[in-house]
Amino acid sequence: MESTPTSHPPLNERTQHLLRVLVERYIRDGQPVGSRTLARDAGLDLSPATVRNVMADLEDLGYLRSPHTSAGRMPTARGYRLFIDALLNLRPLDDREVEVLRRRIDQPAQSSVDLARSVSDLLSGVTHLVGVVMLPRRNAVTLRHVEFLPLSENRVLVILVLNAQEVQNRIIQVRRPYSAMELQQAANYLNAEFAGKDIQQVRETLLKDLRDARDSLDHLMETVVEMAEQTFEAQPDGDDCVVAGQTHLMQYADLSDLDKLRQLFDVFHQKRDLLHLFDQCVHAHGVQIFIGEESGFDVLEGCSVVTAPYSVEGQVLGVLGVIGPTRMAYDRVIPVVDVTARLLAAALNAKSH
Amino acid sequence: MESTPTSHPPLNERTQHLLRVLVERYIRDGQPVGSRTLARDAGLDLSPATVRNVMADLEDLGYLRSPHTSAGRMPTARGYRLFIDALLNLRPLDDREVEVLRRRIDQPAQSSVDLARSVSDLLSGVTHLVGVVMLPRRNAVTLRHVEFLPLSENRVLVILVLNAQEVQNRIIQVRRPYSAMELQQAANYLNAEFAGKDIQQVRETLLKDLRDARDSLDHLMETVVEMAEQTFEAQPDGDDCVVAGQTHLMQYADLSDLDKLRQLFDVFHQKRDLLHLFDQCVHAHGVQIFIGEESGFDVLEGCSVVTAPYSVEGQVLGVLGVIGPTRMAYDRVIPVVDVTARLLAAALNAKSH
DNA sequence: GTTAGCACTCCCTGGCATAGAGTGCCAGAC
DNA sequence: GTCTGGCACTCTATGCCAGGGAGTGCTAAC
Repeated sequence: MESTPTSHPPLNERTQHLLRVLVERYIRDGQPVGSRTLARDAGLDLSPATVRNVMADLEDLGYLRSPHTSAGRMPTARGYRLFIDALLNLRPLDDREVEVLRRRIDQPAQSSVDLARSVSDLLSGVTHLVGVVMLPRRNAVTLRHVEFLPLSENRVLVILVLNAQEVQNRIIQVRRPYSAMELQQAANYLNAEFAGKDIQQVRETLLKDLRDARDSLDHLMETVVEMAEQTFEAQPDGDDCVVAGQTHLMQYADLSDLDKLRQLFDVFHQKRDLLHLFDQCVHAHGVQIFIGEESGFDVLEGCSVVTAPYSVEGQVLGVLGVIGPTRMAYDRVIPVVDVTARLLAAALNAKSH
Repeated sequence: MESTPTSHPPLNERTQHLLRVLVERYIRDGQPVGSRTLARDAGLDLSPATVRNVMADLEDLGYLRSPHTSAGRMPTARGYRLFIDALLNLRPLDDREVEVLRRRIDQPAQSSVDLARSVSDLLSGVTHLVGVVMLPRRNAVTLRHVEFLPLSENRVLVILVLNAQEVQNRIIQVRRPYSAMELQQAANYLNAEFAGKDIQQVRETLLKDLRDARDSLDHLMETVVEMAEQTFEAQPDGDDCVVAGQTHLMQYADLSDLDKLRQLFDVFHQKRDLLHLFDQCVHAHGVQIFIGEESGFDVLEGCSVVTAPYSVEGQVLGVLGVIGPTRMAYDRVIPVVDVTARLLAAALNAKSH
């Protein structure tokens, strides 16, 4: 687990304990916690007055705040930070629970998008939060096979098999009609020459070399060039972030402001900002947590984001995580996100062999 | 435009006019309309007292209701029904607007799901309501081309090209490893024999005939059978309903009840109920409207559904529409849904030739 | 048939008092 | 020095009540 470094002055044992209990309590029922309640919950045989003094100190240090004078106290972002970094007792999943997750993740999927969808569904289902899976970044893609099928006069269906199991279809418009035979030959040529190569490389090599030699091309090669140009065009990455379970957010009274909620939903819909946020977590070494404004998005005020990258053979493929109210059950959510990332990595690893 | 037949006693001209103005007003600002306001709006030089009498009659007839004694009146479902069936002045789209829609719809799409997604986005964008597009029902599917690619030991990628432009990928597990050559031959055989046939037929013919003759099969045919069995298995229809713009619902104060909203979102997410509802509209002859409870779903209380089927060459392919608060701007929404259905039909028609 | 007038109902708002929860601080106990 | 009980204080939430506003229904007159 990795966290934004934040300096915390040393707190004595008792103060830490009280902070922990307060945060736990607040996470449980969302109400500001008063000194009497905390004194009872803490199990320390302290009077409310004593607890009040401690709470006042914690407020001075910026860990707690009061919505108004005569209310109890609740954690600030800084308070959550300390809680998570130093006070949290994780409740790791037991074997049975891991097994359930593994089964769901190991189910065969048609494409990485399907897989991502299924995993984000899983995340949101288990945590009752919003699940997010960012898809493998497509920077190292190996061409496995290419196929052309004539659809009509000048429309050709291109089928690309990439990496272990990713299939892409795309329809391209061509300048003149090609026969099935011509297309077949072009595909054969491309497969023979470039299968197993990195697609970025293919794009460069092929287009440069062949374009330069365009004058001297024979018929086959002309076909190859026209096809390849469009086939290996840099592709817009498209929808590479899958979100699930957004409705869960509606349960939390903290976010009951309709307008705020709408803005959140819009963020999930656009995905652009979300991608940016998750991008930052690609190189984290494990679970990473943003609390409220820490993420840098005003919209996410009152929300926390828990992410973990998943990687195969040391190469980070993507990031997954959940988003929910700041007072989420970190002790469960963190293990779930962590384990899910590992299981997804394992599943992808198995498939690539 | 077609509507559930509802018997309406004849109303005199003036009463109808007042009802219309009242509904229009209520649609505009969502507040119960009082006699004074209505008298002013109607432009009939009537006193509020007279209007009150008319309103009382309309209430007796079940067209209006009052949230409480001293509030104005608002339309009941029955009131909306009459309004839509007999009083509504449609505001048809002008050519420029139609052209904008056409451009969006005619954009090339990779698959029918993509197209549906784009169209429901369009619907929701234009109307500020929730857009829904039900996909073509997959009862008449023509096999165009099939292709097998070996992925690993015993996993084979199947690519099916169906109809004009639909491509399906699927990975199947096979009993023993097949060489690229074997798969190629099997595909060649299937394409030669079955391309252009209905897939349902293919399934039946092929599996029955060949299974019966299993004993006497040569090597090629064994391959064909194993491949075909899994390839042409009856497929789960999957996600055949696309919803967009759900967040729009949050703007309407009528639906500001968080819990109600959540239920609605759940309906959109599950889609099952939605499919059922839209299914009922397949054989309507144009725009069809469900007001509030008319749809038969309690969740849709307070919501109206406006649908239209779209068809190619007389065959209904699917249904599209919008869902929003009962007080939606029917005069605009109905033409939009109608035109969109026609444009989508036209687009599909063009592509199939 | 239409209208003015009037009594009536209901909602909404603001003011006010009260009860409850919680704090801060101080003085005294350990 | 640390902890605690006590106490005054603050702020919220609730209920109650009165007044204003919007709108209705009814009746009697035009």
